[in-house]
Amino acid sequence: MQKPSNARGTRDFGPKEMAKRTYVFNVIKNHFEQFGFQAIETPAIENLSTLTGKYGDEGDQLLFKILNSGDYLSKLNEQDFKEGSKKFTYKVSEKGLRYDLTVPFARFVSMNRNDLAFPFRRFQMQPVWRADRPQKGRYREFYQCDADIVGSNSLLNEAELITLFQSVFNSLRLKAHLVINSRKVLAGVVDVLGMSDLFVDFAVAIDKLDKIGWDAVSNELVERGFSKDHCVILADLIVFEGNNLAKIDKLRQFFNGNEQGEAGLREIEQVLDFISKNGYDNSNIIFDYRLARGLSYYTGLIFEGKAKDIPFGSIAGGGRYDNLTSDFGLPNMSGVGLSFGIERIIDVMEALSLFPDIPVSGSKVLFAYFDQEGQIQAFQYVNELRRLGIASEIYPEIAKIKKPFEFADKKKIPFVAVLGEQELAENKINLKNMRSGEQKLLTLNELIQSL
RNA sequence: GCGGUUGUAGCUCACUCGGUUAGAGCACUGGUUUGUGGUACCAGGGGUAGUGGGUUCGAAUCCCAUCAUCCGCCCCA
Repeated sequence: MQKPSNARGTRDFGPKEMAKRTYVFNVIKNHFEQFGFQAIETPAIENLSTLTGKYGDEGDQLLFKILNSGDYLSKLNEQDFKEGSKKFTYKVSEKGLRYDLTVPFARFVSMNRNDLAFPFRRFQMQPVWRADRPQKGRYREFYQCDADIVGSNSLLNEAELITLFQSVFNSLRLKAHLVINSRKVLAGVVDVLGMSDLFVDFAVAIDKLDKIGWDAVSNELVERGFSKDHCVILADLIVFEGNNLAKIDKLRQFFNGNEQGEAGLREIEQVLDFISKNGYDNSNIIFDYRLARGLSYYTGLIFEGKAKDIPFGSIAGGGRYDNLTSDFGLPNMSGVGLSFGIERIIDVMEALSLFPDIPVSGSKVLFAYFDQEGQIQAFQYVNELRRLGIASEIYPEIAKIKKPFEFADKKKIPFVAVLGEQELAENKINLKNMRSGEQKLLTLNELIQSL
């Protein structure tokens, strides 16, 4: 016998956890649908060629690869072996588990381009897998919930996703704010400094601002090729605090006509303008030109949602990408997406006790009896109730009456219906309210009424 | 990939300096109660101390390795 355990970084979800997870999933799903997004699913397994090269070298390392079936060594020779595990891997593995939902979606759009109505709004809630080292809030198998709108450049889509963010977190009663920025603003900043070549380095470093502070970030910038003078100029921007409009003004002066930067600011302004009419309190939408975001495929607006009352990393993220599908032979397909970090949302809601009371068992009543006669009668009754839409179950064994009571108590089933000699003789049912302890002798019809 | 933490019953944990039969709470099983759960009382089952090696008369305890875990870094959402 072996000691049972989960594979590293994976979790089981018991009925209690599932009740909470399903609750959050359903809320998000309802909002997706309300906004006109359509569900799709894609396979867990993709061709490795679809996945590799999309997430950078680091990402390729974190892909779970599936060993080819059959005698996967038969076509290999010693030379292949000597080339090292990196190349060797791709000779014995042609499939892998998806790493996110965006790349499979891009493949999907490219393959179905002629059948989809553009602009296409899709949502997808499925697990993804990463061979990462697990830590707090970080798993090897976890769900992503993505909503994307592709085939439209309109900034109204950005405004729609921000509104979606508002409505989802309103429903969950989770206080969150959404930080927005534009890649073009960031590009404008490095452009003004004359350092456009180091855009990616700039983004990677500035992204850590929250975590490690400006001093450490400026050190990193210098390490990555920026001068101390650059940092002095940047420091002026970094320390500036103000509302959205003040920040836009500040940057406008800084850009002094720089084209990219200006374009970014106009995007921000227009989106803020749109959402001011969406009927939500938008004081939690914050323009922050210090927001970067790791993913390299974003080209326009970027978002990042965070919980207000608790530091927990980001609970939503997304942005505009201009070339989603060009890797799959469909150029110029622009889209914008928002991903809800559902695992973290659940963790945050748990930590803040935001879950409403969710019944673990759906059953309203459990039938109990003493002998075979009662068992048969109970089986009849329970199915009658089910036909009427009353979720109910029957204790399957003839046992001490204590057993079904303990069972109902454990499962928090609110009523137990007892069928004993007396009840059967009178054609009645003894219904016990497990919470109050109250017990009544009822006919089947009376029982149905009282449930 | 790097650094650290922890690993004892199903779960949460205790066991003084290395010393006899490794304990507790919760959970589980049975009973007090053969027509009643959630409270109480009584009794009971359950352990290769992660795994492998070493030191020692003697190891849960010390050392080494290995696996797992959690935390941090890199990275990522």
